[in-house]
Amino acid sequence: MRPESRSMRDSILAAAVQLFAQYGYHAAPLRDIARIAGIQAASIYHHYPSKQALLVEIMETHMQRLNTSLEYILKETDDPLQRLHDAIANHIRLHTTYKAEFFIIDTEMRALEEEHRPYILGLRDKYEALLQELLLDGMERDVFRRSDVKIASYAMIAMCTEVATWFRPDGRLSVQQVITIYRQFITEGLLHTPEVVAHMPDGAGHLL
Amino acid sequence: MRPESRSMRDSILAAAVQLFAQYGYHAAPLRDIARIAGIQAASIYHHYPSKQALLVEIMETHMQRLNTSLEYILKETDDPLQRLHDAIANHIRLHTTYKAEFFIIDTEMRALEEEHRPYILGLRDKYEALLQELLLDGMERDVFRRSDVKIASYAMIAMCTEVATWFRPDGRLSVQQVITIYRQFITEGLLHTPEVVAHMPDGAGHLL
DNA sequence: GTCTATATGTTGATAGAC
DNA sequence: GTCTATCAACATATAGAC
Repeated sequence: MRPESRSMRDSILAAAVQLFAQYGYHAAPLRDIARIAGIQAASIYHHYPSKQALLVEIMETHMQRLNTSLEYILKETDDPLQRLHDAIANHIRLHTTYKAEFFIIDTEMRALEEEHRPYILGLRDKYEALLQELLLDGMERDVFRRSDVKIASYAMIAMCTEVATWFRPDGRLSVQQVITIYRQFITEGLLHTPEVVAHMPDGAGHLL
Repeated sequence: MRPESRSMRDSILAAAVQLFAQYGYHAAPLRDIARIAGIQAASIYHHYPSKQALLVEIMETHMQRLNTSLEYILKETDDPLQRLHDAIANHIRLHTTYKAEFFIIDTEMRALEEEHRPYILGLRDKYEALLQELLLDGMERDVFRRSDVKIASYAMIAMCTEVATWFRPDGRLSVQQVITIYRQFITEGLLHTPEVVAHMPDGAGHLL
């Protein structure tokens, strides 16, 4: 593919990302996507067969990016806590770097036509399975508390994904600060750790 | 308002809830909403001034329901941990009871026209402020670990809200079980708490 | 590769009879 | 309060010139 056509293909996709994230898939007219890309609406069909194809490509690319990176972490690292730390950092880094793309994945699943939904849902299920593998391994090796693996994975994914909704690069916290705060929340929770409380005159009764 | 008209008004709203949740606001045609309610599309305009009015009423009603219930908890309870437990249970109970309505609130904010968005966003901000008040009070009284209050509230809301996405009344877990699991995850995190492990002969992980 | 022109269908909303 | 009939606008997608 020649450079010029590749560049226009990317411009169209970038415009779609912007408008799908801003207004939603159905509320984003092809004409507006074309206008931002600098061409006429009809010209989009030289690069993509349909509006739906834009949505599928956005979701596919970034779900695969997420899966590939988590697979790499599981392959390269053995220690459960290190794996968890890396997985949290990886999830939040990708969701802040590709904020709009992951916001679309998070909110426009319903806009997928029946033909493509199973494939994209499969990629999402794959990510959940990888994270559940990480959590289960950590529980079996007594690093993590034994609890419901599915719920734990849902909770982690939900809280780390939502960062894409509110994070601003010029905001109060850096990506690294957000990662550090989420890591502590996920591993230790909101309460003081028991030994700290237990060493106090009273208050141990609040533990369980 | 007479019973018959009130009933049709409710039927229309119920149909809108179903289709907005299933297909999204923009992808749900008024004609389909009317068909489910058992009337013609034009007849909807006797009960509601616009499609947008349906969305606003759904969001307003349930955000107020959420706020009122959390305000009641803060008024009636003083102990920070009890307040947190009650807030988690309340959030999850409402999000499973009014699953479709809260799913709409969570995914269709972008579909609000400029005229109504500030009001609904204000209700959402109010809920966040109430939860942050609960968390800050608990930190100042040394029941909760001192951490970033805003992030903690975002994380809690995100994970408890997403229950509305996957929960099934006939699924593996009851609402009460889900509440119990989320409470432990939020208060204690994923890691073993050293103290508990130390005091138990073996298998502290078998607590549940 | 991009354009203009247009096909084809659907949408939210209105008018006015009953 | 509900209907039928219809409007005006907008959507995605296609045809064919350049």
